[in-house]
Amino acid sequence: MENMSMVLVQSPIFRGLNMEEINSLLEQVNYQIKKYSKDDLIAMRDDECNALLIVVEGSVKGEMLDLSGKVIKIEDIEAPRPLASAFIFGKQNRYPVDIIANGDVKILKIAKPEVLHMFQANEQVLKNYLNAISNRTQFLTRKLFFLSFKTIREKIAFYLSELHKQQKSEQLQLPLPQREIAELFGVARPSLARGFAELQDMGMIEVERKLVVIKDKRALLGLVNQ
Amino acid sequence: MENMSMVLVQSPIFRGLNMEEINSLLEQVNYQIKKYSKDDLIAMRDDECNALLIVVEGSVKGEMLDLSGKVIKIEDIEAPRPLASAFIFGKQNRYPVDIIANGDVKILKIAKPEVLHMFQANEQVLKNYLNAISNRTQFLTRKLFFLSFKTIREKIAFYLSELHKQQKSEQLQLPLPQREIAELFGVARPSLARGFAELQDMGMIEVERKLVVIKDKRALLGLVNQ
DNA sequence: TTTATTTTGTAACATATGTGACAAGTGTGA
DNA sequence: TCACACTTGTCACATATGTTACAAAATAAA
Repeated sequence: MENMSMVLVQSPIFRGLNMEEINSLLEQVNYQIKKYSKDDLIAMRDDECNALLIVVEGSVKGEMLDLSGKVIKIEDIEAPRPLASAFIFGKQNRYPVDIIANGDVKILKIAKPEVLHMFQANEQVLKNYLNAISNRTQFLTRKLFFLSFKTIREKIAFYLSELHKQQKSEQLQLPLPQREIAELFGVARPSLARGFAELQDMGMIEVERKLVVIKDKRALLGLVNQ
Repeated sequence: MENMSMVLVQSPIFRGLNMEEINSLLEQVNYQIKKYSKDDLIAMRDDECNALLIVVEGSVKGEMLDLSGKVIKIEDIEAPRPLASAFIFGKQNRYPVDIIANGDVKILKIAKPEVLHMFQANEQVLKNYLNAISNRTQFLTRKLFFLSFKTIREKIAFYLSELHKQQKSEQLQLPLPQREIAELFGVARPSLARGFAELQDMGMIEVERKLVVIKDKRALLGLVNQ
């Protein structure tokens, strides 16, 4: 038990609370601890989702969305993260995906009315939850924005412009190998390489392995903004 | 003033409250009413977003996401809907888009700490907000799910399977002309027609203008589930 | 009915991307 | 040092989709 609040301190939902506060909160609400073994089905796609689930031990996998929008891909959710937080509320509160245990897993389950009670009892928990779900929305919005770029060249231009903001230099260091960037983009690796080569031919960038130099920032950004 | 609570009764955020309750809530918090004229810029992309904005009169436009993932398209937000609710909280609370007045507009502005105060004061408002933001997430998740279908045939298969759920028949009536479906999918209209023709050649469906008959449901759903 | 407009089917062709393969370059550990 | 694995650049070819165009069918308007 004390063990659990130790884990929950790390959870996005309970961030900023100390162990005492967490314990006192948990005393006020009804909750369950559920145990699963490897490959157990924790929740099925289209199951109703009436409770907040937080992985307190082990990890689970569910299909989630990667940057390329491939939904089939699996995302691991490890302790102490919450599951599908956006789907407790909302009209159609059903899981969008299957959730499966990666190994031995313990899950903290708090029913929806109890969650609301927690929100009223502790503003920090409410704030944390709002942050979590808002971040998710922003994440999805960004994914969709990214997917709105139709061609590989546009995707590269956007990606480089983001790197440019971060690294504040015309000389960009690619943080990932092409293979992973291609996966991120949801395109084939040789196609990505071709895209880089084309942008180079157009005089917008110069590429040398992981080093990319922006030669014509205006033209590059032009690709992104339309 | 009483006028405003009359409008707000209709707002997703204040749904389920009567005018008295709304007025009493508004007395407890600080808020502002801001007025704008046609084409005024209400919020700029990347502006910080520290307040809940609710359109109480008129309508505004902002770029939002359509089913095809095209972000450039404009969505109108009319009274009494809230603006960019997901972006008040979250790490990077900046507007994802420009927001522009369509005409004379009045906007109710409640600062973030005041919003939290409202949530604590009235559980219904909190529930409403959670619902609104959760619905948004689900909307985006569905969009992304749709975009995860790479080929036009897969998109059609998914679209038809949704229609099949709704219409509960093997004989489907397309509710939109091809042109609009193509726009929805983000593909060219002749390409969509070709997609239908290919599915017909494969023996999965039979198409006759707006009437689509499912001939091989198993195969059709097979396209969707992988 | 006649006329105009929209919708649909289809074609030829251009372009973008995927696929599979291979070689050269780079880094790592034995 | 060598051997191995990984990364990158590049190619030829297949496939998917966009573009443009046109005609037939359906629908709406006169």
